[in-house]
Amino acid sequence: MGLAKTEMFTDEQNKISLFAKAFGHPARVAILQHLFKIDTCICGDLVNEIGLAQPTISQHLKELKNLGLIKGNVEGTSVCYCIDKENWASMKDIMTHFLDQDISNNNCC
Amino acid sequence: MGLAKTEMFTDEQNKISLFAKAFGHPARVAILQHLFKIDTCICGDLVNEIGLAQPTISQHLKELKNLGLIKGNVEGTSVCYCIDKENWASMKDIMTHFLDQDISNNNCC
DNA sequence: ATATTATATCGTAATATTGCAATGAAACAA
DNA sequence: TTGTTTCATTGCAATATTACGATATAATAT
Repeated sequence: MGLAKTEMFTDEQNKISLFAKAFGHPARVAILQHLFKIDTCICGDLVNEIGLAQPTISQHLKELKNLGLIKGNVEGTSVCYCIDKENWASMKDIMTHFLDQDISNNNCC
Repeated sequence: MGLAKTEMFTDEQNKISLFAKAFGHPARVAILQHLFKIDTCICGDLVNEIGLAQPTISQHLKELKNLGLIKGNVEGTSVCYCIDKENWASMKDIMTHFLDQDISNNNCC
């Protein structure tokens, strides 16, 4: 089937998996890292930076934008992308809460 | 193609995306949360806890085990699963480093 | 030995993801 | 207007993921 039955999981579980899926491809990780690194809007040059064709990059950017992790501003013929700080922060809260779970004192394994 | 060209990305980027992919399905998120919650080995009852068929759960467990995030000990006819604390911690370091990136003072968007 | 229980594996169908050539659209330049 | 540049969209092929019935395996019980 290949279909995740979202209705059988909690909202939190579905949210976590949606964000995680966005980070589940190295190209999208690379795009986000680059956006953080240059610390400013980026107009173009992502295609040169990452070694994938322009339509492919465009598609990855669209996914990140749909999730709200980045935003794009049209600037003449080009589009400037950058991290959506607010949404990134709330995503980070959710993911950190998941990752920070800890086991105290079981020793059965 | 549907094939991630791992050779064009850094080790870190590939690692992050592999871990993220593991969290990219709500069933695996639910499995991990349950393992944390009960704070002990779990023998069975995962199939009852999550609403998926036994072969499906078994397949998800295998993926998590292959990544090293959980371990399974055979105990009679059943298998006891639990979080691999050490590997979870090092995964958490990598993911946290990625999520904690921050932009200081750009205001172009 | 035979049955039972718990889990893994195989095989396969349904669906999703990835990548890119070709093409479209929008802003600008000459 | 006619190009040029930049990015988005379409269409499609290749591959990956998900789900589960059927079956296998392995330990234990009777």
